[in-house]
Amino acid sequence: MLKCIGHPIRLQIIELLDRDGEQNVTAIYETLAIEQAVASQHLSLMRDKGILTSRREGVNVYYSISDVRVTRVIECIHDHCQT
Amino acid sequence: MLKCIGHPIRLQIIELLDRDGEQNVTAIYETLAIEQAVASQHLSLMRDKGILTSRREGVNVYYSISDVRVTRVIECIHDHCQT
DNA sequence: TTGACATATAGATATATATCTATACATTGA
DNA sequence: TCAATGTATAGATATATATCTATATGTCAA
Repeated sequence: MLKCIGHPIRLQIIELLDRDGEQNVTAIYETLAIEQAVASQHLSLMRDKGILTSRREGVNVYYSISDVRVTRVIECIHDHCQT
Repeated sequence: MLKCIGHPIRLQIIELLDRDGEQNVTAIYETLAIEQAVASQHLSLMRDKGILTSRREGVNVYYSISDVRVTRVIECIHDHCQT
């Protein structure tokens, strides 16, 4: 879990999902200005680890945080660890 | 910072230092049953990142956590993220 | 000043992880 | 059924990170 958070792109994805709630893949890779394939790979990696869940709605796949621990750690970082 | 925590050996080192306070290199590598060189490398890496500080006392070098954020994240994990 | 002990580092190699390009797959609407 | 759109994956390559072995460095006491 901490390994997931420890990667800059994955952290950005997690923060985005934590802040704005579930997002589809296009929204994620456009917001973060990364390649579609890169986004997709990190997303499925995190889904495989149980960090995220996905839900398909038609042609879109929406990802969201499924591991409460992640949310808590992120919130903790926001609360106590701002430079 | 999160990248440091995201490595199993480094996490163990941090937890050890958080729990038992400053330790010298020998204590660390013996407690964790790892090679001296491995311990030394991770320790100096974390010192370079500002996560740890070291203090030499004669022949021994004692390491401790210098970044409060690390302590806070670890405590947060202990408080909220136990399986 | 030499030997014993503690720690650090160099250099080689191994392993893991990330990224890129291209293409495949899935879904929907015309 | 086909084209358009969104998403996933394969395979090759690049890059980063970790580990190992050996050796260097630092400190002290005899």
